[in-house]
Amino acid sequence: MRIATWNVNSVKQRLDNILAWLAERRPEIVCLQEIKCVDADFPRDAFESLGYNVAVHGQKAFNGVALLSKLPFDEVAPGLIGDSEDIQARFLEAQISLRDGVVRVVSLYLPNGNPATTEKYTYKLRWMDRLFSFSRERLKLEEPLLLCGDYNVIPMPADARNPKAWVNDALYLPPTRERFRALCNLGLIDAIRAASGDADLYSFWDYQAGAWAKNDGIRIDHILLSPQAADRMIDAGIDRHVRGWEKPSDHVPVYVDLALDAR
DNA sequence: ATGGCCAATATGATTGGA
Repeated sequence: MRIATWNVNSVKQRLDNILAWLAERRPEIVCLQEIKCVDADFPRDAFESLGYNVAVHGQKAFNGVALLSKLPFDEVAPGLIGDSEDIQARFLEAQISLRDGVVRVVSLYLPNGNPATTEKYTYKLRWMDRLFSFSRERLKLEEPLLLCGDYNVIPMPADARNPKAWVNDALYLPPTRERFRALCNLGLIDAIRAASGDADLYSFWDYQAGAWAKNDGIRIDHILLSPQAADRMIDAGIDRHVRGWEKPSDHVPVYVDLALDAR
């Protein structure tokens, strides 16, 4: 079973690219971020006609996450625990039944947090603390769990072509990386790092300054696996070639293949 | 010179992204 995540930077602008990539990779489950539309404007029909079930947690203009699944959803729940005042659409959780048990998948869009001297950064850090609490609870279920999305976190120097350029950035500051490590230390496994020791494993290249041409990338889109999922991992990878397509997102898809049987 | 872009919005300038 292939499960993927992709920050598409507007689902409407990216529909042709998304359909081309789905035909190429044929994932069973897809987590989308930055759909940048309300639920009613999501191009649901385009995905349903390919056999996907669709779940959307959108909002006007910014943010917005979604899930596509060839298997039906048992349950879908928008929103991250821990702040009932938070109205930003950044989190969507689903449970899906398999032949033997379930798989639980989250599509998440962690706040950017820049500039780091503002309340945007404190919101990011609080959001990470909430994600930690959520994960600690869900791990108690001892199920295959995948936390997939745009984390806006560069975990290590090796995850940036030019780490020195990011030292004052909300994606890389010590409190950000400390929280990402704390999350992993609950027992979650970074699928890409578990699958490959290659250098240059990036998932984002800025539109500006010729970043793609210079391979000036960062790895900020992650799939974290519970032990029950990691034990079933076959492979994981990053579809960097998609960044070279016409009218690309600034992020590319990240995927994992798990030995989990459909019903 | 440390910049160069892209998407959405009661839109032609501003905001947000990373």
